[in-house]
Amino acid sequence: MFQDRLQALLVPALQGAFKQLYGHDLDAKAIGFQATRPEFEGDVTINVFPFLKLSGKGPEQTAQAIGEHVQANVAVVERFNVVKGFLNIVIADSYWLGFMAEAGEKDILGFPATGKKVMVEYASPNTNKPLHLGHLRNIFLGYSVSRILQAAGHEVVKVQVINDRGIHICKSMIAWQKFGNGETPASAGVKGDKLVGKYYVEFDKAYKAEIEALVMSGKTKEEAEKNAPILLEAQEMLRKWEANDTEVRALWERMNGWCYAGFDETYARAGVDFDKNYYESQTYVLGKADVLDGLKKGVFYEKDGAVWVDNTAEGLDEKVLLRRDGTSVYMTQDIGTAIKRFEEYPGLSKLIYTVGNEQDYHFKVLFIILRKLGFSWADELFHLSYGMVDLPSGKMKSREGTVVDADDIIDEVVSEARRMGEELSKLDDFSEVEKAALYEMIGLAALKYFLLKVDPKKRMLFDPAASIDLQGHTGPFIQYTYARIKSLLRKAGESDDQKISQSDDALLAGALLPEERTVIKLLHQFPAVLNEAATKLDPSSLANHAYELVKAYNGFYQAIPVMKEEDAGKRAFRLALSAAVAKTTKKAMWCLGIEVPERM
RNA sequence: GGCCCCGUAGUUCAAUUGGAUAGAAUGACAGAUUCCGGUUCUGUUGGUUGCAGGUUCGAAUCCUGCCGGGGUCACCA
Repeated sequence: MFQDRLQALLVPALQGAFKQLYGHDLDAKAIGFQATRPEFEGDVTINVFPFLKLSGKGPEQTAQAIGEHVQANVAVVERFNVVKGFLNIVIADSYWLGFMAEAGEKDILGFPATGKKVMVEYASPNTNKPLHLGHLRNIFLGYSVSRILQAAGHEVVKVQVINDRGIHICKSMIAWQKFGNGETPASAGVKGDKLVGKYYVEFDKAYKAEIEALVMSGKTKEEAEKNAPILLEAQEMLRKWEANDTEVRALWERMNGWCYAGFDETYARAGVDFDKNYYESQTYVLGKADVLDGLKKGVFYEKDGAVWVDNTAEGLDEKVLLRRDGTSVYMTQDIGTAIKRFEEYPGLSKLIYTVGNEQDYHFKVLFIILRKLGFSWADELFHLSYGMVDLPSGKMKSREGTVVDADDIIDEVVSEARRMGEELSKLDDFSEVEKAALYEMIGLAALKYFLLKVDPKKRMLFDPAASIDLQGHTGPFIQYTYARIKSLLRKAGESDDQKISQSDDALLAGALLPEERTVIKLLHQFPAVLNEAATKLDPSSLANHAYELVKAYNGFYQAIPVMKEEDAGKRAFRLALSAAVAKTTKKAMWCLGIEVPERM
């Protein structure tokens, strides 16, 4: 359990108090801290209900006794009140000021290196279709989790698996051969992935037309679907590919190359990258030996000439791992790829798969199999499962042309950011290039924040209109607050490394204002929030905290003068507070893969 | 049908993992600027947490059963 610096102070004190009062040891984990609700006085609240069995007293009595004890013995405990079983503790200003002083002196946002290496897999596209909105959720989520783990002190290896082989690629290839007339991305003036995707659609059209013709000529639908000439050609092409046919391989490499160039463009624009790519054309041969090894060890069994695993004891089913003809299935290569990764990266302590929740079952089975094969790291595998992105019109379906293209949606949010920006026109001294970069930053912030603020596990609704909002609970709102603070600091002529010193008499003389306290408490919470995000592999809590912080800051900013404050000590303190909010906000947004502008 | 996930203000999402009177945003309406950035702030409005039981000091959260939505159940990937 993560303890922030205040809890680290209070836990031993509470344990000591309990021991003295009731003669029992209190388990640190049983002490539930929560931020005091705004309607009560206090900063932290301790729920004493879990202690009642040990104290043998009623809730109020127990809370009162503990409260009195800690107030008398712990310096930072100023006073307390008891409401039912809730002990609300008021922490002294000196503690919060001390925290701010520490924040000015050292990097409280940085976590010490853990020495652990974590691999995060995300993106994982097919090379026959361009990226769409669902990929964007995947990409932003995977990238953000990588950043969060990095911020938490881990070494992170970002990888993607590219599904570059199989019948679907051959469909695009056949269609291009038949209808392409030698068209290239350059000649057509489109991104490579779009061109390849276009021929995948062309294939489908031609295929359907052929089926219809066959049905007209008296074939059953089923026969027609199996025997349409263009499908047979694609299957033949796959066989040639597997036989290493030079011509087919050359075409395959050429068209995949187009696709990669297109993906890279989108990745660069989305601000994500990878340390290593895995290609299924290489990994699909993996795993076979491992399965045969498992068969020898009796982990798997043979039936009808195929190799099976029996997971009925785990409440799952039986599953084929090698076909009767000895060839692999999807599961086989995933087994092999996982093993290969741990070989390639010695000391890897965790492997995270960012893959949609429609594959929950697949990963459950995969992890069980690897455990059965006896790999010590099998317990460190994690399926970062996320829900589908729905549209207001319903589910995205490629067949019905309702998929939202990744590049299109990015274009849309960026041009909306431009429209809003020009309307306000505060950037007259910006060059066109600077403006373009800024609108790109704002548009992407809107999109990323929109997709990341929701609990990844949950299916979510993508409302295009709401995703380009710049107000309310959005990325641009956070960016705006950041830019505003930076403007304030520029005017004050101070760096963002504002420092305050605890010994500053002027500070300690005056009590903290409630708005200041609220902001400080949120800053104080940040390391715990980051830690939680890293543990749960969930950026949404961090996204929400960043919003709460800037919202609280805006409240402070509105109500309390900073530059206008005449007392130099107070002014310095408020500038330092502002600087700390900027720094923390920037870090939080960095963890989400979102940039913040100095001006906007 | 078996298994898995989800049902929370009109809408989109939260809820410190079993804690106090379930909170934000958005929408609508009403306000605030001798001010450091009004892309701001304050307020009003809005809930039988799908339904019914159960567990206990306490349930949106855990258990059971219904209802509704989605996913998944190939010798496909």
